Amino acid sequence: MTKRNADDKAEHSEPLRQPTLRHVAELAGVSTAAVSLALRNKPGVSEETRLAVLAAAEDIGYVVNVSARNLRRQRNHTIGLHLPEDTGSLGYYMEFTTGVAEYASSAHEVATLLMPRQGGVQSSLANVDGVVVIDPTSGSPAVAQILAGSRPVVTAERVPPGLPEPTGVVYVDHLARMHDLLSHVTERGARQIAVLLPPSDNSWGIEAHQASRLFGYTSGLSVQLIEVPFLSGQGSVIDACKQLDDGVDAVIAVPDSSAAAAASYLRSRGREVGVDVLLAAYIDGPFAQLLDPPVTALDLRPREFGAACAEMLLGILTSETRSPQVREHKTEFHIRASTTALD
Amino acid sequence: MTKRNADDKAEHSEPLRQPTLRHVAELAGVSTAAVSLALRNKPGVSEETRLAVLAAAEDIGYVVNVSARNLRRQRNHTIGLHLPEDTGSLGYYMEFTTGVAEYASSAHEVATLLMPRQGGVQSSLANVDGVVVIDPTSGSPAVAQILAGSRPVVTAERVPPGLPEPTGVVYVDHLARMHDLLSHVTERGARQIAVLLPPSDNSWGIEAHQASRLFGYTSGLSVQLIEVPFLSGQGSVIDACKQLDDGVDAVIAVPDSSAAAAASYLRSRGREVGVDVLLAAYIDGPFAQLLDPPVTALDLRPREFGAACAEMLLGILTSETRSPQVREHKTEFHIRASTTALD
DNA sequence: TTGAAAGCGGTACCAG
DNA sequence: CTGGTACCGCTTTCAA
Repeated sequence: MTKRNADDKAEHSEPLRQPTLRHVAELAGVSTAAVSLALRNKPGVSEETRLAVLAAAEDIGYVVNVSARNLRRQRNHTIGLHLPEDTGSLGYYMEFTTGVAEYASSAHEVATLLMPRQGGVQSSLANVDGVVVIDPTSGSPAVAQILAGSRPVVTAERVPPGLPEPTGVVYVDHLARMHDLLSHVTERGARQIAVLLPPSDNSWGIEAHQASRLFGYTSGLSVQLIEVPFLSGQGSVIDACKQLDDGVDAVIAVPDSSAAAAASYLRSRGREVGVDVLLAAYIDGPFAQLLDPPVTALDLRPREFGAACAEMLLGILTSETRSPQVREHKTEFHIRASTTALD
Repeated sequence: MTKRNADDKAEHSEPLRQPTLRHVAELAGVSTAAVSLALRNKPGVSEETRLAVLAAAEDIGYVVNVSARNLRRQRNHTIGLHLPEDTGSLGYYMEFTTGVAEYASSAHEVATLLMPRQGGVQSSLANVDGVVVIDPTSGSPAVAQILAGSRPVVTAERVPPGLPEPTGVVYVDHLARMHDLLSHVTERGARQIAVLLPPSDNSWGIEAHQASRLFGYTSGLSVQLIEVPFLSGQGSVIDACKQLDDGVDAVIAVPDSSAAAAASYLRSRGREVGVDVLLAAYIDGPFAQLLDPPVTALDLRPREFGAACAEMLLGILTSETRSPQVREHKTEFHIRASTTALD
């Protein structure tokens, strides 16, 4: 009986061993160097060798050990994704996440790592090649650390004032989009508009506020601003709705799911959405589509948004240049029954 | 001017170099071995050395290179997370994902990697220590590959028949929960119940079907089963609602967001939810909470669910044993105005 | 085109 | 407790 000198910390179960380059090399009867080149379709090996290697690799089910590859190549082949803490807009973030992960994985064989939001970010930061940050919030220490770090960062939405600039930005023109929504309900006859707004600790919120205020000035119409605490799904949204003036004839619900609360509130006041009061949502999704009547909404196309961010980040990583980049993400506007003309 | 012999493939930008163990060792005046031990709080170094090392590491901002560590330790310190393809229940999956990632990162310093759902899974599979699969679907090739692989797998929800068994399962007792919901509306006076059901290609759907049918048999009440195609957020949910019998006095909406469609439909038929028809949702969330009236729902506590899965997987990975584990995840039941007694 | 060998950054042995 | 060293698997250079 051999005395196993295993680690007592119970840190190991059976070590996970996979076939290595060496195994493929032996089987194919060539050197490991040749195998490495052949598997990556690089020149420097004869066609004959390449085929033999491919066959051997297939045969024993070889897959590259990314830790070894990353170590040797001085590159992590991994991008980080930072999501905000708040509990609103979860579906939106899930779509965005999917967009990032799918683009990275399929277009560049790059993995996507979720950055921790609680503890320190330094360790994760050191082990990714770059980071995508969605909706950077001015109050978040993690976001500040990521932006201050040495890795390229692409943000979805602009970085609010007071934080370091990111390497790249993909943004939605919220000033213009809010204007679109406000103009739309005005065209349909609204004269007294209320806007349910997210907190202004991120660019989206800031611009939504600005656009609403500006529209009030320039149009001469009454625009009531109501800030909804971001912990949506709670009574807070419903409470916010209680501030709605009774004379309001259009409501723009900016935070995700606030449209549902607004619809409920309006109905409880005896108003009929789409008939004597208009309702539009800023974030499209099941909420806007399944309410009765269906709610006019802006489709931010979160999955494509995520893919666009990943694309920009990977572009920055594979190019020698790290010059700042900025790109607008296009949205779609879905007009539905909730903004049928006022009677 | 030195002739740079860089890789022409434009694969490299500036290599990302971090301070290494060696740098810390030099600064602290000890061997790299000592540094390694000291940083991990392992015995084998004097307290004096440990402090010197910690100070030096802090000083130059040393963080371990996980690729190097993983290579040497034969362990990836990474778990994979597989999410279903469908577009429903996005908020639920986002919460679950957060639960997994937070537990793994804070409790074990293990990273969470999103498994690709499109291309091959083999390469990702080889580079994680284990995988969490949520809502394993019988039709998914990726799920089949993951389960057939050599890595431990913990599934959230049981694996449907026909697929290999996972190493561990954390499940919700959907038979019992559906029975709870059905009993609840019956107690409140319902006699003709309709159930909007998800597709039965996963255990949740299968059990929801079974429980509904069983309840019909044993209670003697009329239970109408309506399957909703899973691409929710589309007209499909609304179409499904059109199948509702006019005599129905209670609706159980199982797929996420189908409660909204049901509420809209019922209202359009002149029914008043909570008064002349009861409505309960299977998945709690903003939808159930913000509808008017608020909808009775089962809170699956997705974040804790994710954490529980990560906990089980990490437990399996750190123990020598790989005996199958099964554990129930507890849910909460929120009774709201939508199931106030029928008049 | 080929094979041998160095080394990426840690970890875990070993002898001192 | 300490320092020296082999080695994890892969990539890249170098010499043949």
